[in-house]
Amino acid sequence: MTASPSPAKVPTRERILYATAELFRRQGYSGTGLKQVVAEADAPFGSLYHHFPGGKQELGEEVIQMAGAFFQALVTAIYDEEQETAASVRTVFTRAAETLEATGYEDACPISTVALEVASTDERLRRATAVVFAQWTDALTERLGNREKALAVIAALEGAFVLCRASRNTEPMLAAGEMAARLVTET
Amino acid sequence: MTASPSPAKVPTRERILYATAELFRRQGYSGTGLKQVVAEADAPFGSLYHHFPGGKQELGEEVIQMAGAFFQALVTAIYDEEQETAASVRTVFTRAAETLEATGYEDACPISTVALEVASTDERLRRATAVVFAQWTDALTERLGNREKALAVIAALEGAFVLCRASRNTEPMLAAGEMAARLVTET
DNA sequence: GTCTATAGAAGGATAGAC
DNA sequence: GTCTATCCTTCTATAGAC
Repeated sequence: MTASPSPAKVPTRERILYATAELFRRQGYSGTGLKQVVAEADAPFGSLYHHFPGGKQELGEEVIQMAGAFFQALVTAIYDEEQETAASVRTVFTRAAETLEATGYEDACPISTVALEVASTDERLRRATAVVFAQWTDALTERLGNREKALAVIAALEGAFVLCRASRNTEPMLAAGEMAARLVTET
Repeated sequence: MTASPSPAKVPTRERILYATAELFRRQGYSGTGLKQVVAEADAPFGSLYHHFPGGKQELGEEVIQMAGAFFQALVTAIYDEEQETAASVRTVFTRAAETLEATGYEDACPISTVALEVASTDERLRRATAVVFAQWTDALTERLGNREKALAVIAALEGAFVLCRASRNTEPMLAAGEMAARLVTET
């Protein structure tokens, strides 16, 4: 196996999805224009409507689903590599804090931003965000054996993202992680 | 004192501020157009730029400050009417859940939505949201006597708003409130 | 499937009469 | 301070050549 001199070309459709996800988490749904998307994805404008005939809404829905699955896998991997649940919860929060700091507080989960924007304005996208959160909740409930705690931990994580991005400081994420870990330890 | 037949006229400037706050929490910053603002405020378009020469950014900054002060007063009032801190924390979350349900999950705090949208795109507005969160944190730290807990409680509250609005269900808010109350009770 | 051009509406902002 | 008209840009979306 040699390093490929000309890397396998990423399909246009995927380039558009990744570029949109990237822009959504920095600018949100309304703040991201489709012309900006195709420029970032280095794709012609017509390709967007070829691959996503439903336009911005269909593209947004797929991005929400893709990002939701991606972050679930990320978190699940951490839960699986740690032995103890309290430790794994803490690790999720500290990793999030590290990522925020390393990326200039830009590389945050795109779901929350879009979820708040569309909750009262676009029923189809609202449902898509609801499904993602429900999947996260179910996965964590299984691991913690308690649905109420799972909901609280996810809420703390998402809320901490908001506070950290606004203040450009990881303190809220670490504080929320400490609380979440303690909560999980309790009987 | 008789009921006033012709109610005291609300100044144009304030009507614009209230209308903007209302639209921000439903549609966010990018999703709200200035033409829509003046239509909702029943004000002529020129008045907006007369009262807010800095345009959308200046208007947004004032709305963030106004909404921040309003919600701080709301929460502070609850903390003052209850005797015990754990009970007051729980009351804040249950009241939030009631309000969400009563308003069709629309009447949520506008700060988070705007905060996530502008965190990486508008430094002036980002700072405005950071100041609001810092004020909330300071006020709650004073009452709980612990900054780390205060941050975690606020994160849980904001994150629960996201989950509730997405799922159109108050369960996350009640679960987060339960956890926050327990956290406050701990030594 | 790729790409260009453009339609038609809405965006923020400004000028200037009143 | 109030209000109308308008400028220029950007938006989503479509048509149609290649």
